[in-house]
Amino acid sequence: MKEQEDQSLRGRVLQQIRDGILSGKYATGDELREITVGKELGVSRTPVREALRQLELEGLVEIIPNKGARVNGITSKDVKDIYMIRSYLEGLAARWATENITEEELNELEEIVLLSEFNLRKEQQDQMVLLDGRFHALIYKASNSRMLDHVLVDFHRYVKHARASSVAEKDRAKKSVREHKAILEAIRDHDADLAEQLANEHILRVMENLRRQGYEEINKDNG
Amino acid sequence: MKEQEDQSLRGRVLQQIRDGILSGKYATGDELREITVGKELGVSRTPVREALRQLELEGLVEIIPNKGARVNGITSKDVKDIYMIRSYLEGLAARWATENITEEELNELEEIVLLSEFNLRKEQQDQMVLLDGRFHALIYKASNSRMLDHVLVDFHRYVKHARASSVAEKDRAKKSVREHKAILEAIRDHDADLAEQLANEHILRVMENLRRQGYEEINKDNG
DNA sequence: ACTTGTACAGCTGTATACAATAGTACAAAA
DNA sequence: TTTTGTACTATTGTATACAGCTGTACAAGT
Repeated sequence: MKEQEDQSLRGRVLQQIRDGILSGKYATGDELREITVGKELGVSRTPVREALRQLELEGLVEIIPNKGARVNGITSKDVKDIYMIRSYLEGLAARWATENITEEELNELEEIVLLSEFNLRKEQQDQMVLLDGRFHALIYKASNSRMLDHVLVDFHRYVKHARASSVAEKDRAKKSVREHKAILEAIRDHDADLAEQLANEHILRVMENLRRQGYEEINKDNG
Repeated sequence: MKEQEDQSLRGRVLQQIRDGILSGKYATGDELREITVGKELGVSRTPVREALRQLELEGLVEIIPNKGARVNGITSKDVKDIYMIRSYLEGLAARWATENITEEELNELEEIVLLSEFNLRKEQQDQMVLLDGRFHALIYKASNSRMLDHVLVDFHRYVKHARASSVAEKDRAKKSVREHKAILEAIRDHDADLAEQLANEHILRVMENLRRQGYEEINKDNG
């Protein structure tokens, strides 16, 4: 799916509008005209319409029939809720990953953690964000559940901006890698209960860190 | 959103295709041609395209660029996974509902439980399905979390067919109402821990019941 | 027989045309 | 002044036209 979002025109339009909303370029309450947005992106109404309809399903815009699309951005409460929901579901994902992970996936997970530790020293923050994303995405995949993967990927996308600011903090990044390592070890030891608990706590800690640094700022336009 | 699905042409098309997939009319692997589907429903390509793009986001179809839309039905494993995911999230929903429910919502919840007990005696099974749906939907809403509500409503829709067969079983329906009542009481008593635990167990029991009666049959076309 | 090239048919991707609807400005009447 | 009716404009809803891609059938060459 992600791949298609990159190559097709509609996919690019979807991503750009979504990013526009998540980054605050389009603020909550803004009305998105099909023609206007189309001109902005250099395309006609059709791809824009399709993208807006998809964003409606995601909840990022509200479509009022015969009227238009209204931006329904993400508030700071939404972000907080998502982290809490994720703390539950990442626990389940870690549990299922423990039960279903393949040798190959386990190796990849180890590689990611190693790379993270390496980058930690070099303070490559953008790399850290990427590796953090890959770690979680791989656990979702290893859970071997389309449904769980689907919902977690969606949520992950929503909090993309919040996430970037969290990992950027060096102190938090260090702890985060340590937590990832512990989760990895629990998975490798086939200790599903522990993996679930660790993953659960990991997200709660990220959330706590976000709260401390005041995630309101990130979404000041929407919240 | 639901309202708009009913009134707009695109919304109706979306619902019809989705129902077609969930009911097994369109089986996994089927290719949905825009023109063909359009003719079936008496509309042009445009609304069909928009609906298919939305279903892609839901994961019910896979869109292969320049090729078409392939049905990606729900397997029995998906249903099982959804119930497990829901058991986690309904617990959270009940917890948050306990903390945020309004007097009005509490009254409505009580009314639903009362009606359920009444219908139980009259053995009105379709009414029971409706009331069960309303009970859960109301808890989602009372949780006062857009995000949680959104994801749970989506999942609920996915397992619609499995749900109908579960509540249809009289014995299970009786127990289900009893469990709903217990959850309601925990919410009324502001006992969030208990509400969470009860809601969690409630879904697990529904799942267990589904397993016993062999939910494979319901999705024989897809699983 | 097998491979390769080519034309064709069918479908999607995108743009645009036309219809329907909703909001607005403004004038006429009370 | 307020209300109401009306015409107009802007925007969406739907259909369709056209371009581009993909897979296939079939023939030509090896």
